[in-house]
Amino acid sequence: MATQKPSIPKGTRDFSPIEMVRRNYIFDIIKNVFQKYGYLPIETPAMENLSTLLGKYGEEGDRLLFKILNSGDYLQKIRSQKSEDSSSKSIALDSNKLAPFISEKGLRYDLTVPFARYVVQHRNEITFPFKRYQIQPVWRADRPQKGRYREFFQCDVDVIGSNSLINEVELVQIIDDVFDRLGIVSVIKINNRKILSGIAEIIGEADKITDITVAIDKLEKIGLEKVNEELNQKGISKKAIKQLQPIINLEGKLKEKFPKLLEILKESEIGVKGVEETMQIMRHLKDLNLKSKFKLDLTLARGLNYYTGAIIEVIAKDINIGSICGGGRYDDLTGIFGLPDVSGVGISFGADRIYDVLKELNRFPDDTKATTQVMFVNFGEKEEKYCLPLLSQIRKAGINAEIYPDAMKMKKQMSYANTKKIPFVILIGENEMKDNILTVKNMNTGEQVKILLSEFINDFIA
RNA sequence: GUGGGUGUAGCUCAGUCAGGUUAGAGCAUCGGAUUGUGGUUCCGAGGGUCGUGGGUUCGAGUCCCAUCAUUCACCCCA
Repeated sequence: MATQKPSIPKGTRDFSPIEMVRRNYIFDIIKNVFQKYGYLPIETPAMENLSTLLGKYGEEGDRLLFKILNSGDYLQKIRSQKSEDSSSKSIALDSNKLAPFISEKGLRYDLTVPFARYVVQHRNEITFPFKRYQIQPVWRADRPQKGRYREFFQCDVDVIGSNSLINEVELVQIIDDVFDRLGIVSVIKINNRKILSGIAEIIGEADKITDITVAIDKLEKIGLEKVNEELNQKGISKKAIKQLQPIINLEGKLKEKFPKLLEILKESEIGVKGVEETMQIMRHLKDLNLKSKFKLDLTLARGLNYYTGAIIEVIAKDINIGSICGGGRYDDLTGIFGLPDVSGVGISFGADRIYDVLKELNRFPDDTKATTQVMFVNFGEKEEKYCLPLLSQIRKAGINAEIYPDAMKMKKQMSYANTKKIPFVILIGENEMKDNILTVKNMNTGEQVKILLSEFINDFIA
């Protein structure tokens, strides 16, 4: 049989031990913070019914869904369609039309929509407000590039069944807490969909809100001129674009921004509401002495179209890798699954991008604790038998320890310990067995001592 | 979906512009110097359909075409 070159799909990655230790470091911090704020974990399946996923992420999102081919004879439905519908030929040739016939399941695109589905399905077991966190991979059929993968992990925290803005405040605290512990200096950008709706309303283009927000979202990246160009292209009137200018250029401190905004949006009920909400959130945040900077950013839009209130996005200062955390309030995500009037708010940490940031900043701590601390050299059968009980005692004392499984040459065993960065090697041969003593080699200093097992354990723990 | 870059040893790459014996280096691996001592040093070994297919040529890793993979950017997004 011809051998094949091993490979994995593009945009996916293997994680080797060093990487896993570091990834777990990130996950552990995030998990601890989540739990500290009273959130509990859930998990949902990697695949969902396509009907659960489709239409929740906008047109672009639908395109980026990984679809799973039906099992068995997946063309059967097309054939039976043929007998009653003469247009079946066109179905077979049109991917979009064909898809629903041959695929009913898809890989989840994010954790929020499956969560909404979960909440509706389990509504009778859940006490509201329901605070959950969820750390799992998601998949997007995107073209991979820097900081963008087709399989990546999201760490979601959401609270559903409460309208209080305290929740928004708490989520910002969580962001601050997590990035502080990870040693990442972050900037938290806050906006509100209601403000954006208000703006669209005021300039008389309420129905074009998506186009408007998508365009001004790019302000920082492509500049004002290009934004206006894109707005024009999307069919926004010249007059509206002109009206928009002072709004997206709004300068000054929060204290000055808010009155100006209120003045501009006073004719729009929803806009005013958005400003008031944001003011309230900001007022709370001011009292909390956060380490991160937070700011009102009217150009922040976020692509997902289920957001209805506050929207939040976090970027790492000095590292250009896109957002490392984002989220917002969604008032009616559960409505589509038959549970209306339940509002939720949540954020999602992008673990993979956080990893990339920490790596670039060289901010990972020494990870020696997670690996083996003591290794026994294996001299042969008799020595093995003698060492195994000692090994157990060391492990019982809470020390990570192992014995080299084969009686290989010393050189081989020592280099194994060396590459695994094991700090202590214990040698027990005939002499040591006779004297009931250990020879312990410190691999960092090269120093070697003879010592009793009990002494070694005591020294180690102290 | 659109545009650019790159494919040579397990990994990082040189060699490609100007075609010419047997395609190189570093790192990694394995063996030895050293039969109870790693990380340093020295010696040695294994490892290549030069992404794939076709073309030009006396001759192609090198030039041409196609194709695949990968990567960066756009769209969009964590």
